[in-house]
Amino acid sequence: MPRNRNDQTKEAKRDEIVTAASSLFVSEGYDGASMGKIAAAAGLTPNTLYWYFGDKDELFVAVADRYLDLLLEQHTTVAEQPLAEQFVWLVDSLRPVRHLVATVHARVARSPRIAEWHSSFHRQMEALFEDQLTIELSAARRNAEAAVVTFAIEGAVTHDLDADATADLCHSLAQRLAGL
Amino acid sequence: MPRNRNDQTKEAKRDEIVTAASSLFVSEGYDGASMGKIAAAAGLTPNTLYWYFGDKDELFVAVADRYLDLLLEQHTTVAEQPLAEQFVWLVDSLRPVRHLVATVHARVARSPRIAEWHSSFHRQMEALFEDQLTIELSAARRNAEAAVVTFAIEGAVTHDLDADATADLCHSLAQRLAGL
DNA sequence: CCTCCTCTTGATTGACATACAAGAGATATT
DNA sequence: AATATCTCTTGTATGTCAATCAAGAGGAGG
Repeated sequence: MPRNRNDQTKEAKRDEIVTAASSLFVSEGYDGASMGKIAAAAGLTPNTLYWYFGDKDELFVAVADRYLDLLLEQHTTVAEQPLAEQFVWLVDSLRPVRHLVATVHARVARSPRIAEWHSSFHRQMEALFEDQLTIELSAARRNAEAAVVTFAIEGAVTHDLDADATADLCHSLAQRLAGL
Repeated sequence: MPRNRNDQTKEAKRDEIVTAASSLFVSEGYDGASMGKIAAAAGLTPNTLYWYFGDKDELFVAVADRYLDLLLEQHTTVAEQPLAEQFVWLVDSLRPVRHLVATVHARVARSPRIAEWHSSFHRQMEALFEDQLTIELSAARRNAEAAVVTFAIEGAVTHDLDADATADLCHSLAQRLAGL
């Protein structure tokens, strides 16, 4: 079982790269974060990145995955609050990574990897909230309501809404679900 | 008043370029539609594009503007129909240009030109529907409802929903507005 | 005939994602 | 101990792209 040259497992090194890539993707966006910059931030040459990741999209997905895991983990801390508060929390959590959200939507047509991540993301988001819907609805209706909520939240994240407008939107969404 | 070399006004030539760029942006997306391809499609060298447009984003905005004008013009033909039908119409109209929508959101942070177009787009979309809201609401509440509708429609455009799901979503949005 | 003005092109630059082949260092095998 | 093999790293290179610049070509007006 050959270990890494520097007493470091491959996974650990991958994680380091993901950390460096993460802050660059978030601050500079997908195009602004070149493989060269990411490599420099990780103390490597650009080529080395391709040992750990097949291409830029695979690295991006690794970054997105880490954020998604973090999000799902942190959601447990607010899972008991009313839906409106959970929505506000979700928007606030995602807004710092709005560049990632926009990138996913922009590249979903070009990159199969990102397309796959995208549908997985939506699946997990729906799972987060679907059992909190106490009212009985037809499956079609349920999907429509879930889509409205999901898309409205994505919109709130990627567009410029101030705190008040965000809260209004989230409460409107929750009230809507309650009033069915 | 010196005319164009080929008996063609500058505006006319710009329009030809926008036409060529338009179909390429729609079919290949922003990254896929290189200035070289666009120039070739218009029967020009890439450099010539830069005589008519300052940069790629300016050309993109010209394309987006044309679609927006078309959309606003065609909306008059459905303006008398119930809101739900207008929403369905809007989603169906925008879905073919979903790449443009995604591009706008992805580049809004990098290009001031596109950022400006983006806010103008949302302003005009809201104007389309705001006077159809017969119920009295506070300004804040009104904005929240408008945001939900706008974002839900954008989401329906950029995500894969079949015709039934689209109709369900649009009717749900309209029903909610009616039931306030 | 000369001189602007409008448009077009060729040559070039610098950044980028990515491929390839060769190296370096540690481990495993003989 | 010598060699082979695996893991990782780097140098070099390729092709593509947006954008720039300087130089032309053609018509209009003086």
